[in-house]
Amino acid sequence: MPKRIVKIATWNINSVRLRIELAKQLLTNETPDVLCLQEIKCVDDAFPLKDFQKAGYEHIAINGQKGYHGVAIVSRIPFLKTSKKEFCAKGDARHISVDLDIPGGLTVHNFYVPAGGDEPDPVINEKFAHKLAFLTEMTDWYKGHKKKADARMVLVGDLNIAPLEHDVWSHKALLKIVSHTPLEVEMMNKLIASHDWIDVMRTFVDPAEKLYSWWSYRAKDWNAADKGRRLDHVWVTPALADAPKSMKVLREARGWERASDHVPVIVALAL
DNA sequence: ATGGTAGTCGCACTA
Repeated sequence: MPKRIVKIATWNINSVRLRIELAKQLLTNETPDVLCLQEIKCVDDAFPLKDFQKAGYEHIAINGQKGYHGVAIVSRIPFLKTSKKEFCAKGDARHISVDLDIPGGLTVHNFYVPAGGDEPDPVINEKFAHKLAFLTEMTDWYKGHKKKADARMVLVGDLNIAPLEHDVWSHKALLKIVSHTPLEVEMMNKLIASHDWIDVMRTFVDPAEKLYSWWSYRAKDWNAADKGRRLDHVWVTPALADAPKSMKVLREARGWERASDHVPVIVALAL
């Protein structure tokens, strides 16, 4: 059977209402089939549905929240099923998933993992404790998923952890900075092991090369300083090990007018 | 350099 290319993009948009024109531009330029958004920062009813529908993305799943967080999946491919899971019983909107209506099926999980505050100590920093608890719950959840060898799943999103030495501008300088602490990295590795996830971005870019998807708003010149981190991820299950055909980190998007601090990551899968 | 900037429920919180 001939394979079909399904292009999936993930982007922490940092307010979908403020950056709807940038999102439309992204869809026009990159033509993903599926766009996973994080930090939409609005309730479901305030999501700019019509803009996406007019752009040809008629299938939309939203897990919104007033003011903070919120995730959504907009797609040209219909959904067989959509679901969302609440983590840590906090009422936060940080996960949504869809089953795409394609031969063989594909489940797409879209996550926005808590950032974790500044202090990397769960005893004195409740936000860091929340982040760790969230990761534990994610890991336990995927352990609970039956490990079927033919399970076709993609996990994308802003996971707020840069696990590898060259996922940050300075490994040494960031060892005690939340997003790159050994504890978080260890927990992310356990999460990866929970379902034998494959880090798609790093199958295309050698781990010895720098690779970032986020640059702080606080830098004077983000491009010149280039103090980035790879906080955004695309993972696939082993059944899809041979599916990824290309991967692109849209660094130029960080230079757009009124840019998000994250840039889109786009992967093409042959399914 | 413990600041800096950005977005939202803006006079405070999240990132």
